[in-house]
Amino acid sequence: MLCHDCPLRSLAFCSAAVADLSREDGFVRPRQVTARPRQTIYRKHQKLDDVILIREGWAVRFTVGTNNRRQILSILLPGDVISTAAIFKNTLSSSVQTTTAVSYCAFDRAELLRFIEKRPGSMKSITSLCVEDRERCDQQLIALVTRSAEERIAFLMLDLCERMTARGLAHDHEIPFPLTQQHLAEAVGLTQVHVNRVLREEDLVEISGGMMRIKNPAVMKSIAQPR
Amino acid sequence: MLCHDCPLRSLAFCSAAVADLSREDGFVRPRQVTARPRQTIYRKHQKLDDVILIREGWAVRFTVGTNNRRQILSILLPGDVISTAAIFKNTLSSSVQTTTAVSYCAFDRAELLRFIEKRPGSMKSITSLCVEDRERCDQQLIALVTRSAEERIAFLMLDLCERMTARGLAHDHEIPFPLTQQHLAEAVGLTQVHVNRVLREEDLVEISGGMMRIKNPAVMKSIAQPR
DNA sequence: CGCGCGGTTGAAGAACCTCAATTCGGGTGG
DNA sequence: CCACCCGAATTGAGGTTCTTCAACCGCGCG
Repeated sequence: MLCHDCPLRSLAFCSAAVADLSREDGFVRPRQVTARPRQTIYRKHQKLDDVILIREGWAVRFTVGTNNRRQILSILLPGDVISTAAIFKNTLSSSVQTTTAVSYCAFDRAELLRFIEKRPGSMKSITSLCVEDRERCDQQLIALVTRSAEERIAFLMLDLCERMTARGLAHDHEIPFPLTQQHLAEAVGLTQVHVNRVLREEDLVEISGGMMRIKNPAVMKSIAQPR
Repeated sequence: MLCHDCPLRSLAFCSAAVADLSREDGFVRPRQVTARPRQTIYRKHQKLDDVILIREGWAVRFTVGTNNRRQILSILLPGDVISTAAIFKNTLSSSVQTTTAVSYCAFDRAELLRFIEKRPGSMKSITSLCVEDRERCDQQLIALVTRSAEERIAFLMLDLCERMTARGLAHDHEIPFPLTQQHLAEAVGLTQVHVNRVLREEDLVEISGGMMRIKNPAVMKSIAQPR
């Protein structure tokens, strides 16, 4: 698939990297790669000369500490760059593992940066992307550090739902959902057992057949309350 | 005080913003401001046309959630930009309060960005600064979400000590220390009471007379273990 | 059919919180 | 110089939240 056919081309990163395709003044053509489910596609400290964008499928960015505990830092959906820091830096500080089968685009970083530097508008898009990502990280820290199990889980579910919806991949608070309870636990910093109990006791969400549905969006928002 | 006298001028942000002062091709001259101790100098959502750099004293960047709980997102030391996101964006997503008396520099953002865009080297310095900040945020999240009270506190203390030392403001694992146990608690996501108990029971650190000393740096590092 | 992964449930314990009372230290007014 | 005062630190008791360990269930797949 080429960029001008790609459903993601209006998203922040692509629109910056690809510029105006109707003109011929060049754009950064990515390599296209696919990966199987549950495959570790990049490892912490790995050198990486490309900027990676998820095109289809889900993946997680994570680290595993000396206590052998894994923390999922972000859940990567179609349209996400696996690490905004990696746009400017050639080594990863976290690992990436696919959840489902994934296809992704690899943009040559040097070429991309050259392309962007010439275009103030593109640079602005990219810095905005980085700023949003930075602020999301603060929000996530606040949610995971100051809030209860129920609130953390609500925060995560709502975030996933909103991001999928924004990309046109879901409607009516129902999204495809390939994550296990273990994934959820590692994302919100709890044990799988406790995640299970909370999901069961508070009846906020229905997970079945590879789909997740938020039962009462209004209640959900009031529990997750971002601000 | 002018930039060419400033002890901070070799730090990442200043060296990028101020460029080579021996030449006369201009640099961004900051306004100089001072604030009293325990003063809230910026509030969340406030519009802000300057990029702020702490020159002297300590401050904290924080938010207070709907549960009325305050989370300190970063402890700002001399040489720190209060928010790297605010280099590119004109509204703050967190508040800033001084701890001690503080003097800081305010660089006009528009002027700064114009200056930087002309200089690839400066832009590189600034993006590096943002990348480091982004990765620090991930590290902080991991520390606060996956680790015990003792480990979180060790992580914070060691981080402060290393940052102060890197700026030439401390030696021998002993630093000026204006924070209360309440500050520590809000930074690591615990209660003041629990921070007190941990400080007392594990005897890692000596705090007295406005100074903090790490008793056994090797042990401290093994507890805080960054990776 | 059996195997294995993911989900479910129970019981006991560890880590941390809440509330509340007391002490400490350093600054201030008499 | 001393008595007082106030914010910060300290300590205790009891409760809540989450973890740990362990067993079991259910379902899809070879």
